Order: sequence, then structure tokens, then C-alpha cells
Amino acid sequence: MAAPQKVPRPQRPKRLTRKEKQAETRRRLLDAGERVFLRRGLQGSSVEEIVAEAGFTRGAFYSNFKSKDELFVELLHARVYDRYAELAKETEAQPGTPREQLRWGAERLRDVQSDEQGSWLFRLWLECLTQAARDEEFRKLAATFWSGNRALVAGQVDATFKEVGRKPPLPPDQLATGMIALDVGLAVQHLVDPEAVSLDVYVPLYDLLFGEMVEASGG
Amino acid sequence: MAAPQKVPRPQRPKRLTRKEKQAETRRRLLDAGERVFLRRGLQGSSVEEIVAEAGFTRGAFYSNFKSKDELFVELLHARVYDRYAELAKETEAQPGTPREQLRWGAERLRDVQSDEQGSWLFRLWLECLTQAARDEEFRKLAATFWSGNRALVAGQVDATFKEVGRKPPLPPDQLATGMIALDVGLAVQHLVDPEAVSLDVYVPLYDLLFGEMVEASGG
DNA sequence: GTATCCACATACGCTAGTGTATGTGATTGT
DNA sequence: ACAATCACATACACTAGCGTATGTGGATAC
Repeated sequence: MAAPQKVPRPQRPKRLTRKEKQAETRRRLLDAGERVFLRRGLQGSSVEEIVAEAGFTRGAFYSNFKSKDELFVELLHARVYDRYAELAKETEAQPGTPREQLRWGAERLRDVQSDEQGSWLFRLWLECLTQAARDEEFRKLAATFWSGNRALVAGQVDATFKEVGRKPPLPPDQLATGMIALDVGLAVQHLVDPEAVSLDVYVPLYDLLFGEMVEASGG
Repeated sequence: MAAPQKVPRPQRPKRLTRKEKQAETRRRLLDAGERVFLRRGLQGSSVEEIVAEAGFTRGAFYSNFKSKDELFVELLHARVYDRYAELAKETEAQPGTPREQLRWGAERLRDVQSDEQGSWLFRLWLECLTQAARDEEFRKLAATFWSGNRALVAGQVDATFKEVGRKPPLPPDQLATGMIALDVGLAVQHLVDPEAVSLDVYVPLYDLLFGEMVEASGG
């Protein structure tokens, strides 16, 4: 008889190991949280409703998170924060003239808003922003996020103008602020009135407002 | 004896007439509502806290408003809605070249954000927008507000280009959408991180992005 | 195979808040 | 002066939700 070797990680765990199961629970809670937050808002959501949505009871929640806010913040990082950051870097790596890059970026910003059923991503972000108006913690969270993106975009702007051999008409970080502002402003207007503000305006507006200043050299 | 004339509105009411007193109560409730909404958010505020802040009990509230939302909506109309609309019209009436008008408007938009202690006006509006993401009623409210302003601005844009004798590079309502977007986007970035995004960016950004296209004719 | 562990469920005591029904005292009309 | 009125206060019955303390059954360790 071969000695039964101790297998610390059995190849076929009957079902799920303890850690796997808990990870799954976390995931289900986060998913449920997202759905509940979207329909009730951050403040309007109760731990009760989130766990019910996920098919658990309160015990499951409190052994995975300290508070509703903590779950929300984690959600924000996993689904919003990361995605925008990734997008900013992708745009940087995009080939083509500066104006083509810009156009590509504008298309991606537009696409993010049309995700599946009505831009859950931006709506979570909006929840965060509103909370930021009152809560230092959330304000820092949002500030950090935008600082990062602003610096990234400003860097690209700066590089672009150097490439084209021209001086930016405004400091790069101000231009970056403007570009972010346009994104947020269009997203929120579209959210409120999709008929009146189509997502199609993203590309022409970015191109007109920011594209011309890096064009060959005067039309 | 002269017949004592019925004086429906006595010149010296001892203190306050019934209606005046109730109007005063409404005002105090609205003021209190504003303060409470700003520190707790719309959903986070309770009728209880609002009436306490105003120095009443719940009876006063329910004999003046049907619900918390109703109070909020009235507040929004009185303090946000009206003010922005007024501002849009003022800008239209402003003398000077189109670019000067634009600059003047940008300065006003900037000033609104710096009101006294930290832009309570925009913060109320932000509350409304977040609610709009989930609530049809608020969505309509916000949509109506912006539709009005967009139409107004688009009208000005259209007139301006006719005046300058040039064709707008994009439909006027799209330009208007962009102008509104810039306002919202700057306001929210400033709210979240006043250090990184100064209100000073309003004027140069509006001027650069929207001013040049109506300038004399190419630099 | 038995003891341990721990992720989640259950039970508990508690608070804040709701909307309504009713009370009350000062204003009002006659 | 008297009765009616009504703006606001008070009292009530009720619910949702909180966080903790404790129970439990199926993994896990030895």
C-alpha cells in the first residue's frame, strides 16, 4: 500500500474550501450591495436589505464588513476607481496623432456611460460625490481618485504639446480639469434626460473643444 | 357717530396675523430644512431633526407640508431653480461683445460656487441630481430645469453666431450642453478638492473653450 | 475520530423615526 | 362676549433597522 501522502491542497475539494466559500459570500454581498445602492442610494440602503438581496442574514454581513460604508467603498474601488484608472492608461498607450488619441478616449468615456442598463458605474460614482459633499472620508476618496486621473491626463496633455511643438494655451492641469469636467457634466445631463442629451455629443464636443488646439497648425 | 368702517386689513395688527404667522413658520421650516439637508443629505434627514432645528414639533411640519420631499422640492425651486434661471437671463441682457458676455457669465457661474460658506446652492442641486438617478419625480424636475437653461443658452449661442456672421461648428444646443457640462463638472471637482481645483479656472476655461470660436475672425 | 474552529444564523434589546388622532390656546368673525 | 376656527403641540401605536451576544453545523487539524 502506498503511504497516503498528506495533500495540503487536495486536488478535488468535495465542494468548496472555507476560504473559497467566504470569498464567494463577499462577492455575493458586494453584488447585492451594488443593486441595492443603485435603487435606494447609499443612505437609503439598509444592511438588512443588502443581505436579504444576497440571500443571507445580518450575521454574514458583519462577519465580512464593519459597516455599510466599508462595503460601499470596496465596491467603489473594485468597480469604478479601477476602471477609470485603467481607461486613462489605455488612452495614453493608444497610437495615432494626439487628436486621434483624444477621439479614442472620448469614445471610451462615452461607452462607459452606456454600459448595459443605464450606467450603473457613473451612478455609483455620483453617490460617492454626493456623500463627499458632507463627509470628509468620501471627500478624500473622491479627491484622491480625481487627483490621480487629473495628473495622468495633464501629463498626456503636456507631452502632446511638446510633441506638437506648441505652448499649451492654459496650464496642462487646468486643461485636464476641463476634460474631466466635460465628462462628468455630460454624464449627469445624460443621466437626467437621455432624450435631450445623447451620448453622441461626447465625441464631437471633445474634438471641438480640445482637439483643435493640438491640430497640425491652424485650419 | 360715524359708522365704524369695516377694516379688513387693520393697519396695526397687534403682532402678527394668522396667515403671517404661518408664512413665518413655513420660512423657518424651509431654512431649517436647508441646513439639515446640507449636513445630512436628503435621505439622511428626518422630519424630526428639521422641526427641532426650526424650533417646532412635528405638528408644525405636517400642517405645512405633506412630506420631506415636498419641502425639499419647494426649497429647490426657491433657492436654486430660480437663481440659475435668473442668472441665465441676466447674462443675455449683458452688453458687450459675445466674448465679453461669455466672460461675464463665467464670472457669475464662478461666484455662485463661492457663495458664503461653501456653495450650499450647488450642494442642494447635487442632492437633487443623485435623487434623480433613482426617482422619476426628481429626474423630471432636473430635466425640466436643464431643458430650460439649455434652450436659453442655445438661443444665445445661435444669436451670437448670426451676429458674428459665422456658422456654429456644432448645433447650438450641443454647445449649450457643453457649457452646462463644464459648469457642473468644475463645480463638483471644486467641491471635492478645492485646493486642486480653484474656482479661478472658470473664466479662462470658458474663454478658451467657447470664447475663441466667436472671436473677431481667427487670431 | 475527535476536538476545535469559524462563517454564518438566530435571538435580543434597543433607538429613531413614522403618520395620525386628538388636544389646546390664541385669533377671528359676528 | 361667544362660538368657531385652525396652527401647532402632544400622545399614541407602530415599524424598520441597528449592533451584539450567542448558537450551530460543517470544515479543518491532529
